[in-house]
Amino acid sequence: MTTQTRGQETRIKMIQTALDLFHQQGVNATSVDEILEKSGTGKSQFYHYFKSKEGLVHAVLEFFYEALKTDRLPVSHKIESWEDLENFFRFFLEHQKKTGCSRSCPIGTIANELENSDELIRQDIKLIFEFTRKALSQFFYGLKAKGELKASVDPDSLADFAFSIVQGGLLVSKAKKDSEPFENSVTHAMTYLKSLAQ
Amino acid sequence: MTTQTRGQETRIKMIQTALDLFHQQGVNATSVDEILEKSGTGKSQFYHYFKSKEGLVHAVLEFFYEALKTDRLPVSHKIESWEDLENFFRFFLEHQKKTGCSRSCPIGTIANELENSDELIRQDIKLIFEFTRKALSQFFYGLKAKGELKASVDPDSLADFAFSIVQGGLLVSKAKKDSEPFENSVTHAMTYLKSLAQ
Amino acid sequence: MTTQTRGQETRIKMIQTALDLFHQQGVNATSVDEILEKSGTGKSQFYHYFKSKEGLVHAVLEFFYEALKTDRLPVSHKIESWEDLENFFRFFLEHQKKTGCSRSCPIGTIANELENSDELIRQDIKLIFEFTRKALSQFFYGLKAKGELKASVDPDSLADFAFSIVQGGLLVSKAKKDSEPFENSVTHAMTYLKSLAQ
Amino acid sequence: MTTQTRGQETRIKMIQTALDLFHQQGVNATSVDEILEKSGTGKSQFYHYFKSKEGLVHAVLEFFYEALKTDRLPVSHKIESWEDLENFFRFFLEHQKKTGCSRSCPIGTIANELENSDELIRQDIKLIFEFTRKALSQFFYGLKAKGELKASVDPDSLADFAFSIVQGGLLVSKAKKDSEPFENSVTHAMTYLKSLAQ
DNA sequence: AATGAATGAGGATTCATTCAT
DNA sequence: CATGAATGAATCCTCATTCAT
Repeated sequence: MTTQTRGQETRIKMIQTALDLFHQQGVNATSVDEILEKSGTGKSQFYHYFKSKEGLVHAVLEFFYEALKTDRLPVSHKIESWEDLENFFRFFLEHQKKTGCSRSCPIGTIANELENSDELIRQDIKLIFEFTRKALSQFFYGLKAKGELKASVDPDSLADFAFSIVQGGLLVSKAKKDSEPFENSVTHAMTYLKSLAQ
Repeated sequence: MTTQTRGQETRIKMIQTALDLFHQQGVNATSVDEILEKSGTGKSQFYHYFKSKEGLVHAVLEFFYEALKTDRLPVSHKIESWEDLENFFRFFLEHQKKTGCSRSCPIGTIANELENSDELIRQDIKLIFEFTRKALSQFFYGLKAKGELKASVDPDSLADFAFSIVQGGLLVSKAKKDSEPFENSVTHAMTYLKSLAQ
Repeated sequence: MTTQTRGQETRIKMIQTALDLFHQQGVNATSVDEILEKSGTGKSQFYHYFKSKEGLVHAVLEFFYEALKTDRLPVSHKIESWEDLENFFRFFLEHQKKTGCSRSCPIGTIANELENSDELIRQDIKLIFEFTRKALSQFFYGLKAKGELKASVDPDSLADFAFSIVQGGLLVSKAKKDSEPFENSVTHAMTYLKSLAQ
Repeated sequence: MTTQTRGQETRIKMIQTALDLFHQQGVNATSVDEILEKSGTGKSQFYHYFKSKEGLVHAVLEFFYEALKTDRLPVSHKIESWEDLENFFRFFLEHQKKTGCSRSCPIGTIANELENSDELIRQDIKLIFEFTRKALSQFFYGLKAKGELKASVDPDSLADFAFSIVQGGLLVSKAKKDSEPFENSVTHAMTYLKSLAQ
């Protein structure tokens, strides 16, 4: 194995460790030292690969975005049928149930800590949020094209609606450590969306 | 003015300052020193009134809950008509527009930083979330009692749905610095809810 | 009850609480706040009765000295027979056994923290140490007067010897949480002292 | 010089500075900042080398133990003759005279501040105390083997006795700023011990 | 590319003490 | 005699980052 490859592995390990810790406890509550320790990397490896902590956050989001685009995330963003949509919602719901509602959306968590000034990070987050929103809107556009959606509704706005339900549901279920509110939200959202079919 | 009154004023000033800073940048990103400086209080007054930073977070949530219960918050939680419900949603939406989507829900922000172990804080947050949920569910229960809601729907689950939309909408609008997704979500939510009336 | 009496009671409660805490954890490790809390007295009562923390240490030692002089301490300093001497040693030994060797001499503990500059406190400690030393030396002087002690030995130096054994034994038993070294020391000391009788 | 070597030097400098300050004024009265300042090391080097202040105390005791085991302490623990024993006692006595009785035993000082809960530190102290006790008891065992000690006496208990005299003598001489009580104690102790020879 | 020592500002918290009522 | 608010220096400790090898 080449030196460079080994280097990349170190880098990726740090990113994955950071992503997990950020998801768990947020960016501010996670110190560089903690990431280093959990990833088993030495102190200054960090500043070899990232120019700062913010640089790492950027790299983490970039890494996540890449995984999202190449469909390497546990939840499929290929939504082509009502069943796919249902599965999309249910994935998050089941995940919360399995993990005892201990976390919310990894990206939403980072977004929450966003300060008004972090434009760079915001762009990364927007990219990710947009990707998911697009995955949803494309499904509704598709329906519309096939004449299976009421003519009056805007596919993009439906995607916003669905995405808000996911983000809100994840946050509330984490806060309450109870998946029921999320489940109820998803159920109503699906009922509504299906009511727009024709 | 008595000593005690002055003390309480100092305490409340610290709480309000903290609430604002927590809302703006989160709990972890807000240092005790910053709160002290902005509230114009001396260094160790803090530990005279609160036993720790976590104690302050608790006091802040308690303060918020008290304001909520006594209807001293800018958004009315007396929801007795469809118009009230619309206003409830619109309040958050308008607020985001006015403030350039620079923040999300103050309580949601704190909830997002919650670690699995912060049981005390979680209880405070649950109390607040439950209060709002109840304000919503009571409206739906009222409708049902009057026979103005489809018999099959559960008022509590509708409250969960509405609440998720608000939390999700606030978070997404902050992340994107764009109120449109929130607006779309609210519009669809209202459309759905009204469709359940009879 | 007069106001003054009540005041004195408050003062004494603080002193006794302080003595116990100093004994347990030393002067430096005991904060004024801790004393106040455990004695149930308000914040500024303290500075009403004592001009500073050092002033309290002084008062504590004074209080202890008074108790010592008036024979109100659990260990009798009236040493008039070999049996009394044995009992004197055994008292400390039994005390260590009963309390699991959790502390050493209360005054020795304070003496240990003494800095070179604390002349005031040192005088208080010397007074107490001298009192005990005198109680011991008087016994030996008495023996000598009765012709029951070898003529060559100096009663004062015997008192120093006996006192060192107590202080050393208490310290070592606390450090090791084991009373055996103390017991052995006492046994040898008694054997030696008795060997000087005639 | 390698980075690691430099690091070790810094670490040892901190330990030695701390040992001296602890000896002088105790652990609680010595702040981390003071150690840093006197050892000329930067603020956070401390936590690079020790995980906490307690960690430093542990390191100091470990360092002392190592010096003790390798005979790098000013007082020889090789006790093979009555003269060696006399010198052992006299070393401490002379030291007190030279230094104006300004301190007591460095380890005893730390032991005195020990709280019931500091099990880790207690273990370190026990190791050191045991080492010295063993140095003493081995001399008495040796005598016994050569038939130069009364058959009835237990060498271990003699070591306890001798060690108590040292600890007690050091503490009392510091408290009184007077070496005489210590001298008297040592003289009697030696007289007693020699009386057991045959 | 990698190591770990060094930096120094800033974190939360506690301290002894004083002031106003 | 009593209350508790106020002070600010000092405590231990963690942080993100840089430097020397």
